[in-house]
Amino acid sequence: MATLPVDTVLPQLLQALADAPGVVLQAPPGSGKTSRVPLALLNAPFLHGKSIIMLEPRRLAAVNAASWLARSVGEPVGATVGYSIRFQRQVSKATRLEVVTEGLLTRRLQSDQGLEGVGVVIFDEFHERSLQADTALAFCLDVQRHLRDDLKILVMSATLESGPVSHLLGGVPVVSCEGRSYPVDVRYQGEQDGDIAQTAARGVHRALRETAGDILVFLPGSGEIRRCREQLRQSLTTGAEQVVPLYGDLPFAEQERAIVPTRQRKVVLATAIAETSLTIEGVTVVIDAGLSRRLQYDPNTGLNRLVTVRVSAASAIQRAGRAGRLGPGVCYRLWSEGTQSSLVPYNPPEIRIADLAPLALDLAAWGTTDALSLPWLDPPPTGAMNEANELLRELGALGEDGRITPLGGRMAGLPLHPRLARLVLDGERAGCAAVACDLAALIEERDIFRRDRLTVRPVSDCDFTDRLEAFYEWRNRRGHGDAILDPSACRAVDSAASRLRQLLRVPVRAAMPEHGQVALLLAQAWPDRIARQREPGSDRYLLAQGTGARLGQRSAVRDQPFIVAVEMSGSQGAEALIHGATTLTLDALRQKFGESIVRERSYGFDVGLGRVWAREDELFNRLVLSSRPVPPSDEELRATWLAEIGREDGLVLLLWSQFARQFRARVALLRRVCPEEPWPDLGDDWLAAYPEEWLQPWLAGIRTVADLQRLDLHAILKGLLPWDLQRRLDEGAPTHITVPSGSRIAIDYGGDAPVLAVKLQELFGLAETPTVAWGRVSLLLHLLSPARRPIQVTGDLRSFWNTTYPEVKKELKGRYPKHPWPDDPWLAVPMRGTKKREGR
DNA sequence: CTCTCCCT
Repeated sequence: MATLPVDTVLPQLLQALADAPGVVLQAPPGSGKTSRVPLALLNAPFLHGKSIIMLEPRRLAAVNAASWLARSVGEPVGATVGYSIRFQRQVSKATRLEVVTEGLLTRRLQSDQGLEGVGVVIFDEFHERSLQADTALAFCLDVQRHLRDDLKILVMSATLESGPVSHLLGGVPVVSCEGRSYPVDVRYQGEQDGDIAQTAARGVHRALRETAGDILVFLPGSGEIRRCREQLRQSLTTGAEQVVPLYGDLPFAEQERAIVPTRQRKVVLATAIAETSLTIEGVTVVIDAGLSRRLQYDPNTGLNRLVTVRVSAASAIQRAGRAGRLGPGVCYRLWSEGTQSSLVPYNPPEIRIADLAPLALDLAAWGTTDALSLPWLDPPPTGAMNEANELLRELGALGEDGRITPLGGRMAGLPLHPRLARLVLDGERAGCAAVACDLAALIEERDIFRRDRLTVRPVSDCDFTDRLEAFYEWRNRRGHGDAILDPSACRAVDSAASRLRQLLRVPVRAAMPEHGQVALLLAQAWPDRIARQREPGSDRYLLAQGTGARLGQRSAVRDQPFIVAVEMSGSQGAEALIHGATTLTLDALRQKFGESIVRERSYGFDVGLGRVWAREDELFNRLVLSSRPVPPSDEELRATWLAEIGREDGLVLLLWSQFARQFRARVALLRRVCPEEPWPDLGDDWLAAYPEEWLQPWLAGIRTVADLQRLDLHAILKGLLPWDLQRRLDEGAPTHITVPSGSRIAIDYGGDAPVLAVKLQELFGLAETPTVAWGRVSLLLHLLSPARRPIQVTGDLRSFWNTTYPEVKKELKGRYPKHPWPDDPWLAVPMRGTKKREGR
């Protein structure tokens, strides 16, 4: 066997692993680590005959590695070397080296915490930092610390800062070796404006001129690939080159076309799928647009968002390396050297940007309530973790104490996202397990409808019954697909569904279910996405979790009051978009979610109508299912009015009679001039600030402003004064005073000083200014003519008689001859009317 | 105006 770079470090690696609980092996692509290291370990003495598990990030890689390794020891797969991927296992009693995909190890650990009989766990391609690999590593380290101090952990990675991993494993040794690849000449194209697809097409022309060999172009997504292809179709007119697209959503047969060698010179327009997952024969030139697209979970909305970002330096290196597999290559980078130095070094680990519901369920099944108690290279972010745990509680997987429930335990046992696990178990309980399996597979696998072909879908009440129907049709005719179906996607769904049925021991295949059945299954798996239409006819919805969303144009659901928004995407700044939904009846919602539906009363003041309203709402989380007006209770009336009165200018709601105003002014006067007495504060500020102290008892049954204005405020305020103060009030601030003429005249307490407005003739014989408050306050006299015209304002009657009266008399005598104008008002008889009338 | 790539 030819020597590979990793061979030179194998002895060192074996020794290090014998001495330490783990090792980090740093080896770039082409070093041979995946093919050599596991074989070298098989006979390591420290293993004592125990077996080896090697993790691979992809199924294809796992199967390929297992068959290569089996061939190396001259055996068929499933003898000494075997593999396990989801729903597929090739092992026997003789198997000592099992290659597994990453998620499977976590699954196995859940049922066999001690990893019985396993001596080493190898993490291959750990630099990809998938959520499953990080989880598996955390669990393995937990096992090593508490159960199996003899378990060895070997982390292998191409590009990775080795320090932090080594530290996480307990300060273990790092072994490095060379890779083997040909030199790649990197040429920077410089910054370009405009459409990246167009820039890439120009790059293709340059590469065609400057190089030979097949060209691999990295673009962020299928849209850019389509546009770039269109550009090239117009500009490459000789037909000497073949341009082929390559991305994950293409049907398998079309992907093949991109991978197999051709006679013409080939230009492959690919997404990141060609970075690690697929290798294209014959490529010596790479054009890297420097962008990639990825899903990013937003814990604020609970939605994933597809974002386009600059590649990391590590990705750029990986992409360039694709040109150096056969011989020296060339890589054109469609950016500048300045930009290059500002690239982030690595892609963010998935655990930092992903939906963590699956992780949260794994942790709960592991018995961990605090994720941070496990060893992580990057701990799961708190926001996403809280969202995940909240969802698991809604799904019934976690109890209020945060611990896993029996239902959660069953969910964790299924190889599905927690929502789909719940869906399948609900289906089982409802007697439609087979439908549930089909539905789960349809949702989980790639869309069976060909995206590029589909323009209009039939209008129905559920996007998923459309899909189920199309899928069942395909299955019945053992179909080859058609204009709108992707057969490879259909096969993937069929296979996943049948494996799920096996797991649940459901023998029969399903027939087309009732719509209501599908809707209920979906509602229970997406309870947070149950949504209510904002208004009839609208495309806008409010979700039970409290956020808003709009129906996408391609959804078959239109104008329905209640839906479950199963497939949604967020986008920055804009309202979330619903891509796949189903209608839900209110009855079904009440029936299935009765425990979560609460009745809540609310009430308030309608300013326009001037009345207190109350209603009873039926609430499901943040959704109002129904609402009906009810008569406000006395308690609600009291609370509303007290709040309204307490507002700024709230007192104007009340009708203040003259009498009530005067009463408050009288009390205010005595409060001011007799501070030693307990006169209450009845000023605006106090009344508005403490309505509960004086108005509360009177508010029962008051529903409208009109009711409120019928309250006798004078009586209410008077009631605040104890009996003796009421008497003292009449004494100290009488409402009226009797003047010498015998008239009882009202005193106006509204101004700063109390005012007595009286005809001059009625005061004849009175020298002293009348007072109130037991002589402490003189009345301000507004002296009036017989026609009640103001003559003079004075606070000193005696001085008026002496000085001003003679002039007044002169002036008015002529105008009012029938009235008396004596020379000596001191002694004159006071009069209410004219001389004649008085004499009668 | 959906849609990078994976995985139990």
